[in-house]
Amino acid sequence: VVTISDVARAAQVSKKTVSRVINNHPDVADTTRAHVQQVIDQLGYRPSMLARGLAQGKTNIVGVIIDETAQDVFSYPLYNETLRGIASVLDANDLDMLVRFSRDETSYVELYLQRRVDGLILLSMPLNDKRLEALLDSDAPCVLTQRVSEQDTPLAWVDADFESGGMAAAQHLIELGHRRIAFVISPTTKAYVHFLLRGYRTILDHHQIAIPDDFVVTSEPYVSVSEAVIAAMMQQPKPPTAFAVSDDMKAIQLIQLMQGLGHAVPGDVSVIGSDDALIARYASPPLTTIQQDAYHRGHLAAEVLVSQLNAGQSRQQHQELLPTQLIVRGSTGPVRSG
Amino acid sequence: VVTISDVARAAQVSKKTVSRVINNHPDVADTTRAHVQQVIDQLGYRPSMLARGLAQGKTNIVGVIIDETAQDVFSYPLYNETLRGIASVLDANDLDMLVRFSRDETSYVELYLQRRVDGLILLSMPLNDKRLEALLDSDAPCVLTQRVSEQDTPLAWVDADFESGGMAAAQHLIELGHRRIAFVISPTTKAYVHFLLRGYRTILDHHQIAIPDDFVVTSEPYVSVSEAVIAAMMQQPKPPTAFAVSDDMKAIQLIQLMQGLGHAVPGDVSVIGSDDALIARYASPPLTTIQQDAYHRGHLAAEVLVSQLNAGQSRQQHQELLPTQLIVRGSTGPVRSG
DNA sequence: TTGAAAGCGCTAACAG
DNA sequence: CTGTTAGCGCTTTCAA
Repeated sequence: VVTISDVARAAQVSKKTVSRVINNHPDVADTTRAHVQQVIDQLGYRPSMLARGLAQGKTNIVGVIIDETAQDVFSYPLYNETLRGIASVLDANDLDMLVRFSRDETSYVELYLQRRVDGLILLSMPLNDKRLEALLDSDAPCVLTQRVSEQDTPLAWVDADFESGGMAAAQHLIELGHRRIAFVISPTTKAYVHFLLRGYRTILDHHQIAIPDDFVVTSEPYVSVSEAVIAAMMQQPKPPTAFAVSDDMKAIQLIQLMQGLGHAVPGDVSVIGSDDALIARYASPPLTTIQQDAYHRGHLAAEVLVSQLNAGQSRQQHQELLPTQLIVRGSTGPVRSG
Repeated sequence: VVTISDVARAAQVSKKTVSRVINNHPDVADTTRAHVQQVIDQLGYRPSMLARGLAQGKTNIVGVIIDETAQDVFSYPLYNETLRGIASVLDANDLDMLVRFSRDETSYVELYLQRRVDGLILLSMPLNDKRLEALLDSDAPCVLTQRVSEQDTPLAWVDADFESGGMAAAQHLIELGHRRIAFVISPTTKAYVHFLLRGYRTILDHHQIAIPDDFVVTSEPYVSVSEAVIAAMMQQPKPPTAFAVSDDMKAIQLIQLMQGLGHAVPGDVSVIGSDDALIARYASPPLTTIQQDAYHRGHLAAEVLVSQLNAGQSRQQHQELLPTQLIVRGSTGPVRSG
C-alpha cells in the first residue's frame, strides 16, 4: 500500500505538504499542488481513514442502532425509510453509517467508547431500556428516533406524534358512529403504542366512551394477532364495531382474520392501522391508517446529530414531534345501523 | 479519555502487559492479569479500535453496498432480510457493518482502498456496472449477492436461481392451459430479471409457444406499471391470459390495475410474481410467486466473505446458486375456456 | 512472564 | 508557502 510518505518522497516534498494537498488546504502553491496531485494519481495513493481518524480523534462514522429481532424488522417496513433519511444527511456530510442490530449483552454505547463511531442514532429502542443508563453516563452524541419513556428524557429525539394521530383516528371513528372500539396494541415495549393509545383515550374519554378492559388486546412484540381472542371478542353480545391497531401489518392481518370469521370490513367492523406502510394501500380494502413520514424522521434525527458533532459541544436538547395525519381509505365505514 | 498508557502507569506494568490482558493473551501471570483487569475496570478503560486498527492494519468492519435509490429500496422489501442474514454472520465474527447506499460518483472500492473496511458485500449491483472494473483491479475481498452479468465474472457471488424459478412458473402456467403469456419485466438494469425471463423462455420455447414482442413490457427501475400500455394490450383481439411479473410489488399493482379495468384475477387473467415478499400473502387474491430465501442469501454471502478475510488470501471463486421455489396461491388459475 | 523501543499512516503545532 | 517535530493509542518485534 502506498502511504503519504511514499508520495512525499516521490514528489520531493514533506508529508505535511502532501497532507495539505489531499485536504484542499489553501496554503499551497498551485504548481506544488499540481505536482503533488500528479504524483498521487500516478501512485494511486489513498489516504488511510484509519490513520487520519487516529490523528484527528474521530472516525467520521455514525452508529445506527436498530433494536429489533429478525421478524420484527420485516414486519416493520418503515425502517428502510428512516435509514434512507439518515443516509441522505450523512452522505451530504461525508459521514458513514455503521449499522448494528441489537446485541443484547453489550450496550450500544460501547460503539462510541471504543471509538468506532463519533455518535449514535438509536432507532426503535424499547421502553425504559436499561442500557440507556450507560448512554446517559457517557458523553456520546446521540439522537433517538423514538422516545424511550413517557417521561421526559435528557436526550435529543425526533419522534412522530402518534398521540395526535390517535386523537384524529378516534374522532374519525366517532364521527362514523362507532362507540364500541377495541384495540390491538403491540408491542407494548415500544413507547409509541402508549402515546397512540393515550390519544385514542383522550378523545373517547371526552365523549364519555368507556374502553372495557377486555377490548384492549396487547401482545408480545410482533406476534400475530390471536384468532381465538378476536373470535371470542366478536361473539360477545355487544362486540366491537371498530378496531384500532398499532401497526399496519397487524391491521391487515386482523382484516383477513375478520373476513375469515365472516365479518365484512368495513361493513360489520371497521379497522384502522398506524404507519401508512406501503402495504396499506394494497390491502383490500385499502387500509385507513395514521400516516407518519419515516424518511423525514430519519433525516431530521441525522441533522440533529450532525449539528451536535459539528458543535463539538456536549449533548443538545433538541426534541421534536413530527405531525401525523389520518389517511382515510376503505377499511373504515359507518357503523352498521341496528 | 483513558488510554492504555494510563492503565499501564496506574497498574505499574508496561503497555504491552496491558495489551496482553485486553487481548486475552495466555502469557500473563494470573495475579498480574487480575491486577491489571482491576485497574482497567476502575478506570473504565476501553481500547480504541481506531488505534488498534491502525496498528493491525485492519478495521474489523465490512462494507455493505446497496445500489438503489430511495423508492427502489422501499419497493423491494427483501433487502431487510438480506441485511439481516449478513448481520447474523458478521455479529458472530465480531465484525461490524458499514452500510452505504449508492453514491454514483465514487466507486465503492474506495471504501476498501481508504481502509474504512476490510471487505465488501455488494447487494443488487446493476448489470455491467462500470465501477466494477475498479473493483477487479483492486484486491478487495468481495462477495456479490447477485450476479452482475450474464457472463461469468471472476468474483465470488451467491445468487438466487431465478432461471429455474422462471421455468417452474412457466410450467405452472402451461399446465393451467395458458398459451398467451405476457411479461412485465423491470428493472432491466438488474441481472436477475434476465435470468428469470430466460427461464420462462426456455419452457415456452420447448412447448413452441411464441412470445410476441409486444407481450414483453419493460420499464425503468421500479417505475409503476403503465396503465395505458396494459389497457391497450388487453384490448387486442387475442389478449394475454397470464402475466409474469419480475417482482411482487409490481405484480400486485398489476392485479389492482386489472381489477380496475374490469378483468377478474385469476378468472380472466392470471398473474404471477417473483420474490415472495411478505406482501404477496396479503394481496387479494394472494399472489402466486417465485420464492427465494433472501436471508439465507445474505447469510451465505457473509460467510464467504468472512472466510476470505480469515484466509487472508486473495479473492476466492466461490459462486453459489440458491434454489427458488414456486409458491402457488390464488392469483393464478386455469385459462378461461372459450 | 515481562518490558523497551519502534512503528502503523496521518495531522497538529510551530517554525522558518 | 513549506518543513520539522511530535504525537494519536495501539501492537509488534526482540530482548531480558
